[in-house]
Amino acid sequence: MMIGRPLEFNPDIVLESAMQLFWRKGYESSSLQELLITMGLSKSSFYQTFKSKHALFQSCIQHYGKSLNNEIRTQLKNADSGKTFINNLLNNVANETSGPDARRGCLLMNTASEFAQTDQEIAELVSSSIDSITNIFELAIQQAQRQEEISSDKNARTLATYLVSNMSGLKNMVKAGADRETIKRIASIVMTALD
Amino acid sequence: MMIGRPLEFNPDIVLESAMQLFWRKGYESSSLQELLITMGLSKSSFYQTFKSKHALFQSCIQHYGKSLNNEIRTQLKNADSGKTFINNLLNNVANETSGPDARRGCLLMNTASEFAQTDQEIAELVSSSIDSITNIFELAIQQAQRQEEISSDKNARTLATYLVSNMSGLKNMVKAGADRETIKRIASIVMTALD
DNA sequence: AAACAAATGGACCAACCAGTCCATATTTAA
DNA sequence: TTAAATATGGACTGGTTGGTCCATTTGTTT
Repeated sequence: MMIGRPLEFNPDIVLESAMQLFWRKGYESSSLQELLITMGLSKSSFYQTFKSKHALFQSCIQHYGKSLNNEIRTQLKNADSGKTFINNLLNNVANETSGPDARRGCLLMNTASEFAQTDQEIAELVSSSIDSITNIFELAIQQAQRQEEISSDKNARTLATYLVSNMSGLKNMVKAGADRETIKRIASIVMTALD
Repeated sequence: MMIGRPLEFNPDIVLESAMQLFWRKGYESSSLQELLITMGLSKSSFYQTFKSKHALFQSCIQHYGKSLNNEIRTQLKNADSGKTFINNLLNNVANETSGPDARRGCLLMNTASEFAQTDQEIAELVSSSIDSITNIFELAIQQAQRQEEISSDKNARTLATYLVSNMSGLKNMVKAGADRETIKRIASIVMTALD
């Protein structure tokens, strides 16, 4: 058994809420003060548990990567076919044009855009997370090729990176102010490259 | 003639250098101190001429939009065909993976990503600039359709926004660490959607 | 009861932030 | 010479930044 007073908060839950803030506002614009409020921690408890703002951010990136990975894997598992999985993923970006969580983009790509290039550790976390997402896309495409929805002549890995690039592009278009219909129209063009 | 001591600096040139800094580091991360150094101005002269950091940024966005517009228009004019123009534009992103100006992305999209959604004035500048870039892409596609490089069945405006989305996506991939070859492979897939 | 671990709040830090003000000097045209 | 416009540097503001330190309290297990 553990000795001493137990933690009053769930580290995973407060990490999740910190991640939400970083996702909405980016790293620099999320001040320590805001983090403490959204996490519901005193400054003392914060530093005791998470060491620093930068270390917390790294944990958030990893947490985001794992969550996204699980979510997408589940969606692929539940999809009727590889192609409908991809189609749904692209078209769901259209739903991010409104609502409380609108125009947040993807935390990984946001981070790459904000300062990944200037921080080696962050860059590695980001690119390895993106890599594992690409792997799932590759699996989906291979599945679609087995189902003869996509020609087996095409390189699955290349198509997968093409999809990652387009997910990033679509989410950036949303951030730039594109509406639902525009996103859906682009998504349908994206799909034609898979024929 | 003008009365009084003339300006010792060229406003366009110092605006250009400020733009370069914002392009590399974003708005928040570019401190006033850094701006003054790169622009070669004293704090007093700066505020007399540019009013505020925020006003300067707006000017930079407009300057960037105009420059990009001119550059792309010239490229389209000098291109052999609409399709080679588009192909070159996509493939040139591969050159941004190395060199002194590597991984800067596009200032308009960077701004959209950083805080366009939280600033109405900036949001309008960004989206109107993107819109005029989309117009050029549309012209290129219409030209390609006249040259029978692209089927006239396809909607030129939709293809144009598809290309904007992909330019954004490719540049984001570069920021995330993608190499030359990956970018070129994606670009070739992007082109297949135009067939 | 003793030992241990966590919670808390406040004092404090140096550095930086954008921005204002001012007095003075310099350059130009009238 | 005078008036107008710019240049300059420094003093200064109030606020924020991430981060440290500490003394005290609270809760849990042995």
